[in-house]
Amino acid sequence: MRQSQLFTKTRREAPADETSKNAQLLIRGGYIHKEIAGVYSYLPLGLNVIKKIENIIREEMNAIGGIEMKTSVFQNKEIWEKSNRWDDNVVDNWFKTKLKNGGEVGLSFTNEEAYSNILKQYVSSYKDLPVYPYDFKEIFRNEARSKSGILRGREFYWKALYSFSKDETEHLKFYTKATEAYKNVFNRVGIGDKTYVTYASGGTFSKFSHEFQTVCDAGEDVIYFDEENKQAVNKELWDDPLSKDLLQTLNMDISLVKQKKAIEVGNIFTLGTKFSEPFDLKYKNEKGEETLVFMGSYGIGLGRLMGTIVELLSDDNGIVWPKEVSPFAVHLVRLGDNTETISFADKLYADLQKKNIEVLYDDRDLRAGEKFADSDLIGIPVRFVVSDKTVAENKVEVKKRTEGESELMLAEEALKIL
RNA sequence: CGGGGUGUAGUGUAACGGCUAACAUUCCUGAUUUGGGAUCAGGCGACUCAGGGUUCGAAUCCCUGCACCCCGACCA
Repeated sequence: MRQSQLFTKTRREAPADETSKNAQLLIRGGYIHKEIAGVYSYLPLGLNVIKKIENIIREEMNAIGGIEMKTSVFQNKEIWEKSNRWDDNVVDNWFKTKLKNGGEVGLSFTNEEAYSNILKQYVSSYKDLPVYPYDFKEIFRNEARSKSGILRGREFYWKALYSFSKDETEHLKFYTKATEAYKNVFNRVGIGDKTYVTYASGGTFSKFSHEFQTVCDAGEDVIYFDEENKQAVNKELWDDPLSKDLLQTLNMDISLVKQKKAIEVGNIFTLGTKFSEPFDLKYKNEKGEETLVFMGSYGIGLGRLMGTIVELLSDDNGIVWPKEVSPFAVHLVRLGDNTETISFADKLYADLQKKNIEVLYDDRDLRAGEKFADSDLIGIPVRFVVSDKTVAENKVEVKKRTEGESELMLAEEALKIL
């Protein structure tokens, strides 16, 4: 897109009411707009990043058998009463509202009930299982204290997948696959090296749940981790005297263990029959016996993930997006406004579009310094500069966001870099 | 929800209880510039979060509310 048509502008200074690095950089770059505490709108650039992340997650979920759908935001009170999670004394961060006829509805804060209830309509035989539906969705939680920019909001966008398996064995097979898929996601968005599969407290049906914790000072969790063996344990679990025996089964090398703050970018959980029981979600096995479905849940917060990437990958000049989540593949920056330069840049812009390469074209008549500062702040990984100087040699200047040096090359060569 | 802090042009800041609320930036006009947020000249833009009180006089002091930030609790 042409930058002259992008209505957002960069700012020199971050608003005084944002102290987190992610919010400061994202607001300065024109990625997000704060509505109220913990609630942000995603501007064109920000939406591009969310879409990139969404697609990576979608690909990885589909690869392990996930089926995308969309559950409603408004939730039926009766459904939630079945699992005893409607009562404000049980769940205190519901957003609830009233219908004209006086009935009450809630705004989803999670999805187990909706999925269990829907699947009950369709699952009746062992032939119907396993099944792995998921959705991307806005989630609402009336947090007592939202914080850290987009890391912990009252409204946020997440992916939630639920696994419905015949039994624990089948469940565990998928659970392992999901763990690998999650690792792929975090590797692809560029934070894999700092993200640990972390043991956390489980529930009735398993000793542990697993969190994907990314080591980062902005995090609100503390993990104990063994860098060598890529193992980690959440502090809550580590400190719990009841779990001492369990921890010994993990064969972590205590001498290598470090303690650091971390951001929970994803988690996976064995639910067992916790929800299939209240919803009477059963199937007939080969012998015709009624059997409870065995469930698991798998979540990733997309906004939080985007914020984590910014926290980790930025420098004094701005954001440094990894290739896979950058709002554009290349930032084409035109310097100067003489006719030859403009037509050279316009042609390059058209060529890039023809090749389906996503390009942000800075066609504004501004001074070089301002354009470079904007470009660094926005953080697209590759920059093409076209100016009178480069056009005289019929070349393009190519610079990576992570590198200080640039290189002059022919347009065809430059395209190959992307 | 407990504790602490802060609310002043779009943004960042200043202003002793006292003159027309100042400066920078953004934006608009013009000139000179044109490879790392240029320079000069001019201009627009604020009933100082809301409501009440003290005072001859309040952005400034007091009370109430609201909003935002931070620490803690919570995070099924």
